[in-house]
Amino acid sequence: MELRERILKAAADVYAASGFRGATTRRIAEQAGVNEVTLFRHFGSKTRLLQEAMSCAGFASAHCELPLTPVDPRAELAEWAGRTHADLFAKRSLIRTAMGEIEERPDFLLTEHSPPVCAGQALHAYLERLKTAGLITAEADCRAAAAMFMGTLFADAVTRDVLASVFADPPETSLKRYVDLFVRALGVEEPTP
Amino acid sequence: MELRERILKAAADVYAASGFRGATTRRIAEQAGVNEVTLFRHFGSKTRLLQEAMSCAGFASAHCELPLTPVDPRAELAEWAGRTHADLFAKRSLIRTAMGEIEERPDFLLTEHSPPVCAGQALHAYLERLKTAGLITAEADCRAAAAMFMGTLFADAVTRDVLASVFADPPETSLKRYVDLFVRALGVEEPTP
DNA sequence: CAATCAAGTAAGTACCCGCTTGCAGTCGGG
DNA sequence: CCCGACTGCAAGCGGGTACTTACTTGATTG
Repeated sequence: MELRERILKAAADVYAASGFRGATTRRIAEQAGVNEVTLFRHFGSKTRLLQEAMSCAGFASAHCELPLTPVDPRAELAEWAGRTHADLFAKRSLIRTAMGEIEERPDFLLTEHSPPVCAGQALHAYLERLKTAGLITAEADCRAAAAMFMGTLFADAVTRDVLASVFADPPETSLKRYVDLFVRALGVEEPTP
Repeated sequence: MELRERILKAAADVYAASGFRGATTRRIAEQAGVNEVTLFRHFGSKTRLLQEAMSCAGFASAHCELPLTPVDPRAELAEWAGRTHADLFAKRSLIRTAMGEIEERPDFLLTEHSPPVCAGQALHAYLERLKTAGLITAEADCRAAAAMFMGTLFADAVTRDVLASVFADPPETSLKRYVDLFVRALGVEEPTP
């Protein structure tokens, strides 16, 4: 059972690095340390191998929960943003490659269950809870706010390592400032300590 | 002189649709309506053709200016956001494909002069002007704010057409709400009408 | 009119691709 | 002990790739 997982991991890695066309069966086999023929005996074709690799390795949803009963929006958002950003950043190569090929191979990725989408939904639901709890201003549009903050985290995680000039600050500093701005945009009432 | 531009345009289109490996010289020639040999006579190799195509077609900087002497931040930001988003959205295929291959071919794209980076720099400079003019709160970090708003526009433009469930509102509506949130995050003093 | 030059055409080279086949080794279980 | 399942190995198939060569065509220009 270990060999099969090694192949899937290798397939996902090679795909993330080089895309569908660049992920040749020879390279995947070499990366996994197995013979090329073994790939076809296990998965039938390159397409099915990569499909299975994508659904298993990394493109499934992640730990993106936010408190059901909000107490301290700033702290909760900061903690969630840190987790979400770290998750996206770890998967940045796969996300970038998949995004680049989504038009050519739309059936290949289940975008609706991808990490950014799931995280965005969790954030949207949390913001609605904040609004009904009266913890943020009634003027804010929760859907747009979720798209905005999610877009911020997404763009940061996916471009930070290739746009050194843009992201001079370390991630923690940037995230803290994003949260500061976002909290002000939402009109959060700070809890009295 | 028309033929050369037709080839470059075709090369950029095929690249945007299918990436470097998918942009075969046969497909580019067919798309341009010329013979395959003509490509090599004009550009020497596929790599040089695509390099030239990228530096010319679309990946150069765009019209991203913001007023030098700010008067009405909300209106100016809204107008700029509309232009910037439209530009990014028009180039979304190219941007996605280029981003997906940036690790594999880092020298291929001049990311530092790409449209999102230029727009972000323009926004950052404008926010600094707003702060020195006292039109926004002194608490806001201009660099982080620029990254945040730019990330919002970028993520929206690049994922809107492939994540239908996330972006239910039309672009104009979303953009207006992004600006509303951003203006509140900056603590903009609204000009009295 | 003759010379030139850009473009098309046809064929071919050497290589890489996904995928298949046949065979040899190797292991655990009846 | 032998059987069957699994893996590695070597070779090969048809097709696509970037790129080259040699020759033809047609318009421009001196």
